[in-house]
Amino acid sequence: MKECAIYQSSHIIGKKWTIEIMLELYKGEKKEKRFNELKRKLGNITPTALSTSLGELEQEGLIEKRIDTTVLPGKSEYFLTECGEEFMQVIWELKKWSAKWKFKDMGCDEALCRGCSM
Amino acid sequence: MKECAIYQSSHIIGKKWTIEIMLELYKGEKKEKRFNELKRKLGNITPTALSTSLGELEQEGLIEKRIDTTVLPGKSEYFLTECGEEFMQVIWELKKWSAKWKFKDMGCDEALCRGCSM
DNA sequence: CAGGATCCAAAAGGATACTG
DNA sequence: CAGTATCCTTTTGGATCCTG
Repeated sequence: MKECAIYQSSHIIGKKWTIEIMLELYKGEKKEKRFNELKRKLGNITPTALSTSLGELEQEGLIEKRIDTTVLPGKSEYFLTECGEEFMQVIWELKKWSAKWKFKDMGCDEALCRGCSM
Repeated sequence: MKECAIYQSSHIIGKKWTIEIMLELYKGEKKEKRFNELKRKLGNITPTALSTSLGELEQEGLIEKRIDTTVLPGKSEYFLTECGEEFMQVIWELKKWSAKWKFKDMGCDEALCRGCSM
């Protein structure tokens, strides 16, 4: 049972900051986001926590980092990979379930999307 | 963002034992499973861990416990609620994603279902 | 049989300060 | 700007033993 595909991935979604970072990277027109931009948006995440989490997500292949070394100080940019984009399906499914069972089908703007504009 | 439905539920799926217990309860004809039956199937889970996890899942409404007090020692039985059954959709979605991106679409019997007979 | 109590080791999470 | 390094507190997980 432990060799089943699901055990390779279940730890990702439950990890602290994973969902928030993924949602943040998913949002908006501009796909690339900067380190401090994410930090600001995520409220009071410490740089350590953000750095760690971004590193893990990169390891898992969900996001990618691109560093522009032609400028100083070097700009780093993070964005979802295709793998990461498809991972959002899992998040939506969880969200759907949550809205139904935890919020009793309040409706999207009341429950699904309240405050996170999605 | 923190008020969004998804944050009420993301911790559940990532928790240790959640997926394994849910899969175990989902399997087979007989829906009700006993404490020691689960313990056996889950390998070397300690009674403490199993008890804790079952308690949390019950709190979340995913499973239910029924105790038959007419016999001694009292038989306890666990089974998925409707809410729990629907939660499986999230697990399948995660599994699908994992099979595709972590196992490169090996196919169900090779990746999705290897060892867990699902 | 179905757990509860206790104790311990390990890991996660956070605060603060510092650097190329 | 984009992180590291260090330290500390809290949480989690597991082992072992006990009981109605």
